[in-house]
Amino acid sequence: MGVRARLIEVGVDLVTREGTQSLTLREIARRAGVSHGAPRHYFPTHMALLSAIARQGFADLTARVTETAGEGLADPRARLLALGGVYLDFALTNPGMFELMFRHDLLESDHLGLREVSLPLFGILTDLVTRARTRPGPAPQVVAGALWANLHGIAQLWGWGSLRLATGADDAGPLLRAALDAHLGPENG
Amino acid sequence: MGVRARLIEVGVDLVTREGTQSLTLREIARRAGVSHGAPRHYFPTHMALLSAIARQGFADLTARVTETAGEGLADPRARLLALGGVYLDFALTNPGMFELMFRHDLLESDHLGLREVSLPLFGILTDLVTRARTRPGPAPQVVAGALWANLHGIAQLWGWGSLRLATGADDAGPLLRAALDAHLGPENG
DNA sequence: CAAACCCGGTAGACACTGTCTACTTCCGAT
DNA sequence: ATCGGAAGTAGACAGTGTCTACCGGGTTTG
Repeated sequence: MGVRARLIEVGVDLVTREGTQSLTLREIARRAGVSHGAPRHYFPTHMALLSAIARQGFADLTARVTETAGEGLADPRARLLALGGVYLDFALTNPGMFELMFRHDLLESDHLGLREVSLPLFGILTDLVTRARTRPGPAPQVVAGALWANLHGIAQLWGWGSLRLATGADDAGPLLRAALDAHLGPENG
Repeated sequence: MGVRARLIEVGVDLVTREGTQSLTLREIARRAGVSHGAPRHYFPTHMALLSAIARQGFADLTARVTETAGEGLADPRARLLALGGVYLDFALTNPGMFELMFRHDLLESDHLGLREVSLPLFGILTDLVTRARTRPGPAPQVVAGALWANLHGIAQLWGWGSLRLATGADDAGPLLRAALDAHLGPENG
């Protein structure tokens, strides 16, 4: 395996195990077994390396979500529930990677997992929402955007501890179901 | 004004103007006109100073929200719309402060804007939700939690650019309205 | 009244960071 | 066979957070 690939791999490993704090250029280089100057031959700057690591995270999340969204022929609502579960699970079991992925101060502003990852994911979401909702409402893109934001907010605030404290629940399931019911309409419409 | 207060003030100014990156201990000390060792007499560590600055941000947000939520006798739904607008406006016009407030890696884990700020805010939100919703549903705490998460997610993702790109809208108003309608039920219930 | 003490602050050392700049080494093309 | 550039090393540089030694004055204490 080339040095470039190993740098990314080490970074992914490091951020999932020890969080964003540990992602210093020199530490990644050390663990990859190269000098601190070597990464510069593959990534012009520290941010570029972090962006590559985050991109790997986006690819991982995308893979899990598309896999979940595409499997079987279950009704769209069930798929959305599974998709939301995957999103939350990713955020809560890999908090370091999740944080990195949305830390725009660490990432190149045009790196962007955005066009290559967010938009496809958003397309899947929009499609499922269109088919799953049981009452009329705003444009599907708006509903899908609001729902995605809801998922993301739950992941963020739950990881932060606020929601556990405020709602008294001990997992985020009820919040996820409440969000889906809210944005899609009653279950048996 | 004492040195301690000036350090916090300078920090608030700096983060709102130049973002979290600029909040180094030494830079804050420089702008406050003291040596880099001085802050240590008031804050045992850099994180403690940042926590104090974030606390100021929470106080500011709380003040705006409670002011908005309490004014006049308009119906609860209108207040919630105004409250959401304040939250989004705060996040989008002070992105640096908003980011700092939710960067748990920079803040002491028990600093916590949590008990002193989030919970009161959450109480207000729960109360308004209880009175504003037009259909039955989960416990008010759960609805309020999901709605707060939705607000927070919209603020986060909008600031990140994803939602503007995905929904095609050019402000977050439609998303806010969609979230409120979703969690509270149809407007004229 | 003098002496001890601590509070608020300075200045410098230390290890660490990201970036930059030589300096090697080595392989492939002319 | 030679040249050139890619890949990697090593060191310098400014900047960071923390730690320690030091200093000046009040206040308390003997």
